[in-house]
Amino acid sequence: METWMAQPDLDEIDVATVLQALADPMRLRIVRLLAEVEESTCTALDLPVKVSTVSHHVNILRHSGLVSTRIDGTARPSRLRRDDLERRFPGLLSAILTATPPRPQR
Amino acid sequence: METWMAQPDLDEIDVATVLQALADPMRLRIVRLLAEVEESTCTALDLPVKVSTVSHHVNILRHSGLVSTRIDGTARPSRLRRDDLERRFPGLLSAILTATPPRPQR
DNA sequence: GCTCTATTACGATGAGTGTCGTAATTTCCG
DNA sequence: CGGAAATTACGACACTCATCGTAATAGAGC
Repeated sequence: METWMAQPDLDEIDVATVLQALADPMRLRIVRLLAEVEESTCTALDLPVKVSTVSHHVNILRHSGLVSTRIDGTARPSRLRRDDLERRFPGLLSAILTATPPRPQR
Repeated sequence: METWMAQPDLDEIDVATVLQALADPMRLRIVRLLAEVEESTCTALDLPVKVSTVSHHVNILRHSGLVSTRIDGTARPSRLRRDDLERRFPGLLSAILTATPPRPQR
């Protein structure tokens, strides 16, 4: 049986909180990574910050409602709540994930 | 003839910068207000912070590409760049503006 | 020119938070 | 049982930034 960590229900998710979570560059990077690999743990994500920091960010992402985390032994693999987010804020997450990089000014 | 303040071109707008701009509660509130009134100056927006702070927030919103500001005498009325944003990040702004408030947990 | 108003520029300050290092906890496996 | 690995809890620190008060600037109208 699969056990999951606590997370907000669909209608508890606040768009302001989601935007605050996505505002940090490292967390936006994590979200983009999870969109590719479907599921990953904190250590498996190869990021230029310490694992304790990654864990901190993933916690914020989960509390905001962006990711859900499964309990698998000592591992805590997380995944994007794509369907949930699409139902709660239609078009929001997909717009961010498909966004084109900006043309550098000057 | 209408004069406008400097603002980023469409393809210069960065989604990360936009998300950072929208992450602040007061700025999100300003964006929601501008979505209703179509155009407003800093003083006309009735907000619980000093006008100098509102001006600061509107500057950030303009530099991020969210609003454009017209020069009209001493006044600087700003408006949401709805069409531009819709073309740059389809669905993003509308998803935020139409978002339902969260059901309070507990 | 003078005054009033709108806006911004500037410096200061206090709160928030991203990051780290370390320790503690938990689970897996030999 | 004992060690290794994954995660998190905790405290500390530096830096960002939202907010304010004040002053400076600029235009409108008398």
